[in-house]
Formats: sequence, C-alpha cells, structure tokens
Amino acid sequence: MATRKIDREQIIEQALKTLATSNSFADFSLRKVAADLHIDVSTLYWHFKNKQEILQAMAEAVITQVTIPATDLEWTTQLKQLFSNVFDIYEQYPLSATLMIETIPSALVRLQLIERAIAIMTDVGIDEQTANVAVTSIDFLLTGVMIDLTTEAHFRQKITAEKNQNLLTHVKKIHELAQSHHLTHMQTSIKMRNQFSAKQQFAMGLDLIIEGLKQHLPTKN
Amino acid sequence: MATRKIDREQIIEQALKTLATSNSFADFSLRKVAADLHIDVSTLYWHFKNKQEILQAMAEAVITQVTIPATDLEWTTQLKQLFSNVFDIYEQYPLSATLMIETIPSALVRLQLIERAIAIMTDVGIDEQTANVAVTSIDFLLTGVMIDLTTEAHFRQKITAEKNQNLLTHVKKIHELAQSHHLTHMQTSIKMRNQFSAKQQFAMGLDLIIEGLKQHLPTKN
DNA sequence: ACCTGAACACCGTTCAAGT
DNA sequence: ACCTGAACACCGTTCAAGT
Repeated sequence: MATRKIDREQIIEQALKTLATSNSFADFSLRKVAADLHIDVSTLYWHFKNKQEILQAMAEAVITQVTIPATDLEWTTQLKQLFSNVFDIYEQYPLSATLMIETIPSALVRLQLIERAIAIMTDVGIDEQTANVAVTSIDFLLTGVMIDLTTEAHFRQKITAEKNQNLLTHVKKIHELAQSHHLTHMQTSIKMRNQFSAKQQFAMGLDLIIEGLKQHLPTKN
Repeated sequence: MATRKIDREQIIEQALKTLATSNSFADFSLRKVAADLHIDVSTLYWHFKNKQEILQAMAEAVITQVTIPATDLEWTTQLKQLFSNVFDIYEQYPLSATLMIETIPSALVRLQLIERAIAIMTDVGIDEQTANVAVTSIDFLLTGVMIDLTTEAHFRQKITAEKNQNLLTHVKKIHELAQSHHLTHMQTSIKMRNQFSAKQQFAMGLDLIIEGLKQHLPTKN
C-alpha cells in the first residue's frame, strides 16, 4: 500500500545525506543508502546502472549549486569569488571534494564552471595556456585543501571515537620528529595549520597563483 | 620445510608491486598481496597492526627514494628539481600519489622534504607563511596531476578491457557538450591535455607559483 | 615466534521472482 | 514498471589452533 515509488532524485538526495554522515569516502556504501531509504540495495540497480553512475549524479547535484559571479567585477575578484563559491558548496556537502576526484567531470555545469574560470583570465589578455594551467592548479589546490580537511576530521574522529590509538601515535610522531630533528619550519607549519581555517589557507594559495598570473597580463599599450 | 619466514620489508616490497599492477587504489587489497606472497592474509596481521599501518610503511618506502638537490643552486632551480624528483618517484611507483593522500605524513623523510622545500624559500627571504602556502599548493598540484593521470589510465583501462561502455559515454559527453554548448576554452583545454605530458603540466603550474613567489622576495637593499 | 583456517561483518552486482 | 531476496565473489579483521 501507499505509493512505494522512489525516483532518481530521491536516491541522490539521500545518497548525499548518507555521504555527509560518513566518516570517510570508503565508509559510504550503497547498502547504507538503501537502508536509509528503507528499500533493498538491489532496487538502486533498477534506477542506476551501477555505483559509478550514482556518484556521477551526486557530483552533478553538488556542482549545480555553485553560482557564477557577475562579469562586471574586476577579474581577480571574479576568480576569487567563483572559487570561494565552490569552496562553500564543497564545505556544505561533506566529502563532496572526494566525489569530484572519483568522478569524470562530464556534467555540463562542471564544464561551464571551468569554461567561465578560463574566460575570466583570457578576457584580460592572459594566454589560453596559462589560464588553463591556472585553473588546474587552483582546482587541485581547492580539492587538496578540502580533502585534507575531511581526512583530518576522519582521523580525529577515528582517534577519539574508536580505540584507534595507533593513528594518534602517527600524529604525535609528527610533533616529536619535528622537535627532535629540529625541523623548525615544520613546527611553524603545524602552528599555521591551527591558526588559519582551510578557507583562509586556500585563499592564500589562490592569491599566490593570482600574483603569478599578473605577470602574464599584457603590458599596457 | 625451508625457512618460511617473511619479514616486514618483503611484505612492503610486494605490496608496492601489487599496488603498481592494480587498476585503481580500490582494487588494491591485502588478500591480493598475501596471495602474491603465497601466504595467508591473516599472516599479515602478525607483522602489521592493520591495513593503515601497511599503507604508512608503503608510503614511507616510496618517499625515502626522493633525493634532495644540492643547496648551492639557485632557489628556483632547487625548488623545481626537488619536486621534479618527487614527481619521478611517484611516476615510478604507480598509484603512490594516492598512497600519500591516504596516509598521515609521519615518516621522517617526508617531514624533512617539506622542511627542505620551505627552507629553500625562506633562505632567500620569503616569509614563513608564504613559503608554507607555496609548499602546500605545489604539493596538492603535484598530487592532483598524478592522481588525474592514474585515474585517467584507470578509466581508459576499464573502458577498453571491460565491457564498461558507460564510462566511455562520459568521456564522449565531455567532447559533445564542449562542442554543442560552444565551450571554446574547454575544447582547447582538452587539446592541451593531449599535447603536454603530466610532468610538463605540473612544471607549468609550478612556474606560475614561482612567479607569484618572486613577488615576495625582499626588495634589494 | 611465526603462520594457518575458519569465521564474522561488511562490500558491489546480478538475476530470477514477485507485484 | 518497479521492487525484493537470495546468491556470488569480493573485502578487512579476529582468534583459536597449529608448528
């Protein structure tokens, strides 16, 4: 009784929720998604070909949320705002950065985002090649910072919640080695990590790349 | 009969070989490592606490191979050479970039590598904070390019070897969407990807970051 | 001290069978 | 058209038992 019909949209919606409550990407499973939906796992295979297709749909659902900044702003502002928007969305959907790595960027919105980012740069005279390299670099930086953040949270969770003492050993080891071997830069590096948020760290990296990009602006008249 | 003793070193050696012949990081399993060693999986648990510890040891074995360039070279040369060395080692050990993401960088050599990279920059007067951000950015860029490379190879393999037709669909979709939606930058982006090797793409990204770093050099006298 | 075998609780995927 | 249940081939991890 009652319409038991479940559509792709509902599945993806729940999948993202299930992913968000997972401790790691490896923890995320279709069986858990199905359980949360109160349906059998095999049902998912009527709506989707396989797990990969579900991940693709999830990635697309996330990236669709990103808004593109107005084109009348200064190019550096546009670039910063665009990636800031991406960052915020990734942060809103925990583990979605991993999702992007695990999927092929075939969603139109995702391609349009890259297109826009490159256009922002070429519009001010930066050559196509440099703009391309910049987007790749910024994208990897963003994804890297994001994944680092979730991985750290995952490890932290594993250390506190579970009996997993040996992970704590590794974290402690970093501090000890940094001290005993007088790795002074590593020590300040650790301090920096605690001092600045992930978003701030990303912003600083982006600034560095932008400074490099400025060297590629055409010389005035 | 015959000494059946197997030590940690042999396990890690084989584990890296098994990882190298895996199509993806997910494909890599302890059961396969054990099978390749002609021992039972459970034996691994006598030598190591769990899979995580084996991954840590594998990551350490790989990173140890990286050589640090001479300190009398120009700072940009040192930086390029250092990361070029890392790139080559990662390339030599397929999927090792993923390994670095999955593990905590608690190995001394790995910390020393970061320490050296930061020192190269601070030695010429770049502030600690910028140097830190730069290392993080370069590291993520390198790992990103590397993972992209192996992921692509993985997808390519899946498409040709297996019946996996739907992955091919996604790849084709990118080209089609780029054309039908007039994503001109995306089209040249695809061309660039085929034109330059992964190492070249990384080198270009590194150059961009270095150009940004140069803006942080102290003004002469 | 070192290794095995069986067992446990998990996966993704398939497929005949139900409505 | 949509969903289930059972089965298959995989995982990592534990542990009593062997040498």
